Amino acid sequence: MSKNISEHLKKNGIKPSLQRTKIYEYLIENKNHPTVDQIYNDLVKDIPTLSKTTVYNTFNLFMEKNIITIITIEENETRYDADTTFHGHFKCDECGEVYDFDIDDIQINKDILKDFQINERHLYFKGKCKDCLKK
Amino acid sequence: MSKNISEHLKKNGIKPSLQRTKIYEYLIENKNHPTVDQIYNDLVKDIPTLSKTTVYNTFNLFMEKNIITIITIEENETRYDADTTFHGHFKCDECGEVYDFDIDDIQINKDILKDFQINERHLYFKGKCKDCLKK
DNA sequence: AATATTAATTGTAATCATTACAAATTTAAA
DNA sequence: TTTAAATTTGTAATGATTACAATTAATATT
Ligand SMILES: [Mn+2]
Ligand SMILES: [Mn+2]
Ligand SMILES: [Zn+2]
Ligand SMILES: [Zn+2]
Repeated sequence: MSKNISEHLKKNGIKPSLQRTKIYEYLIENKNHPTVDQIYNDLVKDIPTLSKTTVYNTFNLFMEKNIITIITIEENETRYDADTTFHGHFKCDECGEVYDFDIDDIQINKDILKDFQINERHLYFKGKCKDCLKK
Repeated sequence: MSKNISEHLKKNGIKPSLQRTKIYEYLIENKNHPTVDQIYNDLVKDIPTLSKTTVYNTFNLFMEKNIITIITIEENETRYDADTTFHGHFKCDECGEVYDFDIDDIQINKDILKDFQINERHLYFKGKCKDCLKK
């Protein structure tokens, strides 16, 4: 498991240090789109010397190397996702959970973006999740 | 023109002060999705006493009353839009311009969001605009 | 292996957008 | 006009992110 992660980092030009490996592993295993604080607070239990700066540095490096994507649903909270395939996010206003969903197709008016080069696409919804609606 | 704006604010339960009217008018006339700084710097020419806090307060009020939407494409820059109909945004990495585009249809896997209540939908693209590609 | 070089991590301070808050001003009510 | 309520303003506080220099770890050279 950890072997795969090292290999994947190497393949993308990232030297797999302990911190980088653990951070990436966390993203792969917990598909909950964590914030820097969440991941720091969880990983510092494993790596007591961990610095929040390292988490920021590592995310910025992962972004440069395009192995993660950034999720900016709320103005004040940045989340990260190891799933770089195109998919949508639903954030529940009540519990704060961020769910993934599959996108089959998006049809837009091509006239406006004719001759534009599209590099990234992001789709997200907000509302109340099933569990929170039950209450 | 300004009459329409006052009426529209009143209709949505907002007392149309000078500041609020000018800010909303700006959003209507300049469809460039301004940041707080942009709008403050432009409007302070007209209203020399204007405070940036007022711009923040006003946007928050407009948000509560649902007459504007917030655009969070970049982590560090919040933009605002007086067009509350569902439409997409394209941000050019090069010049920073934010373009609108029409969305005809979005097809998603309904299984996952079954029984979820969707209140907001946001779609944005990033890349290079036609003008910047020419260079 | 020991030493020198380079890269990664860490802690602290700086930055910047946004909010909190209280004082000043404006508007509406009595 | 006097009083009360709402709005605006300026300044201070907050919080997330970055800058930067020092420390530690990894790699290369002798
Ligand atoms: Mn995701
Ligand atoms: Mn728009
Ligand atoms: Zn929920
Ligand atoms: Zn451009």
